[in-house]
Amino acid sequence: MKRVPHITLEDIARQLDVSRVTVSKALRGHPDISQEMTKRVRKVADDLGYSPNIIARSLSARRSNMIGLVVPKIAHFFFGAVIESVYNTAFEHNVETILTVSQENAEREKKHLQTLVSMRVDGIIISISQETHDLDIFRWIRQMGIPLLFLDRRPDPPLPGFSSVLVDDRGGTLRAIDHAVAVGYRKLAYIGGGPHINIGKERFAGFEQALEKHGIPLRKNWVIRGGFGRDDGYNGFMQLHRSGDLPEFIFAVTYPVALGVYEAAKVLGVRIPEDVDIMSFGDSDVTRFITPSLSCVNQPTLELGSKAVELLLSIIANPDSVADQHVIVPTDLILRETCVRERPSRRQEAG
Amino acid sequence: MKRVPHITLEDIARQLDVSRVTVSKALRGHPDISQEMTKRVRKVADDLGYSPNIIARSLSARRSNMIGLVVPKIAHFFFGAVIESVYNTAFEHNVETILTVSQENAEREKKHLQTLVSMRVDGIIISISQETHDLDIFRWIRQMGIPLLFLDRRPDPPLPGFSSVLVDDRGGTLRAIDHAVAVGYRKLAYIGGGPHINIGKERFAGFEQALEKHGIPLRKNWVIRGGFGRDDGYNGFMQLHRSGDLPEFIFAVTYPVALGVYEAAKVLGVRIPEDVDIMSFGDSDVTRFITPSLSCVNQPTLELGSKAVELLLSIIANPDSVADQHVIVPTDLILRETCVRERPSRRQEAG
DNA sequence: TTGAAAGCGCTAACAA
DNA sequence: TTGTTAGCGCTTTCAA
Repeated sequence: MKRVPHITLEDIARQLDVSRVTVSKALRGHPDISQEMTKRVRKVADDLGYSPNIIARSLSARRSNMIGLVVPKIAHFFFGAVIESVYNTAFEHNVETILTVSQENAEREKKHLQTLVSMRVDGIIISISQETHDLDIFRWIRQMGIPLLFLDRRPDPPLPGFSSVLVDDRGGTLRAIDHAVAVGYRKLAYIGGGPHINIGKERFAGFEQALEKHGIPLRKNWVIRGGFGRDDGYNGFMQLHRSGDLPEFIFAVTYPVALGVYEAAKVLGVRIPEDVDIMSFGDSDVTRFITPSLSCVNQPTLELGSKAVELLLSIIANPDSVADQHVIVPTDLILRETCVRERPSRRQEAG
Repeated sequence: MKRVPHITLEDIARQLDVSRVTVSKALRGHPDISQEMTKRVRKVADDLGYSPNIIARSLSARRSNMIGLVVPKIAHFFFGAVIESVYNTAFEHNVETILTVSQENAEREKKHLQTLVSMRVDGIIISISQETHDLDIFRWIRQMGIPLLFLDRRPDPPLPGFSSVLVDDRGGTLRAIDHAVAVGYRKLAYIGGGPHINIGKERFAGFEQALEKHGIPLRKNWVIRGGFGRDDGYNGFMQLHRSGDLPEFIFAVTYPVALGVYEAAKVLGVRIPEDVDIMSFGDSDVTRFITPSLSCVNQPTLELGSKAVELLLSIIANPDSVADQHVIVPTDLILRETCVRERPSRRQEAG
């Protein structure tokens, strides 16, 4: 493969006998340059197969037109959809998205953040890993003057100096439990991750609040605080089952947790929804196709991604806006074959 | 937010009263510099919170340590897994991956490729969109001297001058059909995308080859060539059903196509696997959880990603290697609740 | 073992 | 309307 040196502004300029600056301006449609000249420059650029070197442009302009995106996972319905939305929105604004994946690993997350800073992205959107505890890196980034905002997952308690775009975790859970109670359940369990991250804290808070509202006492052994993955659901249900005292209904903090519950239930011969009913926070394509299809709290991924990009770009454009902004996006309830009134067999027995 | 100018080599150099070059070398662990000095430089860099500007580095070094990745979709099990593997492998090699998503749109794909060239990535890995017909962009990229390789999906006929990492589409399909025949089926249908892309052509070729091998004539109205998505499966099955002549078994070119078939079957009251049995090319998490769980040809995503990155890096390191390389990764059969011997109810009737 | 000089390709400020 | 000058922050010779 012959290594043809790339065409540069210089090459185009020489061919037209003008200066690089003229070419640079013409190519960017700068009003300084005449229609006539602009057209000629564009023509030559095309003919030569010119491709602007955005590395050089970034260095010179001190602005990369790139934003960084850090997510914990990629092969996950929610994050897949959010990433897509971020990409699409950024694309519309002529901004490139640099995606990095932490794999729920705090060390790796930190490394990625350093890389993004090194790449001089104009801003960063992050959904932190389950394990992120050390927050110094965020302070360092703030000190570097790079806008960063949290999307969906952020440290709890929140870090001052950072905006965020969040899901209404508490309200969504509250509505789900309201529904479960309306269906007739009184023995409610919760399986989900810890409180050092907002989604763990808020979703559980919604659960607690709902119980209180309905005058249902919280049973400690029906609250399993693990992580947010399938294993956690599986193990959580096993633990619930071992205790010999199964609840009527389980709220799973994420859909992978719910899938883990399905798996464990199958292994144990416990029927869903007849023996134990279930809902989850978070939709996916699996939940639609599984039997019984899973009712859940749906997070508006499209809106999350676009809001995040737009907020970030506005902060980039105006870095001196004083106050942190916190956008909270509402959820909706998707009812499928679990947790529905219309299958009241056991409910009648239970009274 | 105060805009603190980033720390540069110059700042570190001044503080130590040495030159930028010394600092640059020390930071990169260049053997020119003494242990002692290296240590001192590193210390100051740390204290100052130095973050190397890789934009500047790339410009100067004429090498970005970035590779571009172009995929048609991201919220798709196969691509999600492949992306993850590419990222992980690149990460191990200290290479950053720039992901772009074409959304199965040829225009967008072209734009992304131009952007990647503009970013001066060291190489590109691409899985082309269903609609990619104009191949000039690839020739242009080759002319620019940027190594590009096709992963899983490539134009058919193949473009000379490009290496590829592919799945054994033909062999995998062949084995699947062998299995279906062994289970007892003779009335076999195929639903899948067109032949201008290798996965469409090769998988169908495997289907044809299998039929021929078993002396089963190919029935034109049992071959539906549409696209690769859920809609195509849905519509395909509807079409099959309308013809009033249902096959015993359907081979779906991808798992979304299979899901579409499930949906259509449900709508029509056709039972899977009792009335029509099915397998697909490509696994996913949905196929495991759906009822009945779907038997399929599994593509080794991990291996695909890592092989692709490694091959690309080797081409980058040695751009003058003459011959195109084509790695073909084998598949395996995953048997679940569809297309199994152990549910022979209808088979016995059918003789 | 260290440093001076030159340049990567581009843009912004200021002249002409 | 076009061009000149001066970098952006870094690396790569090559000389000291």
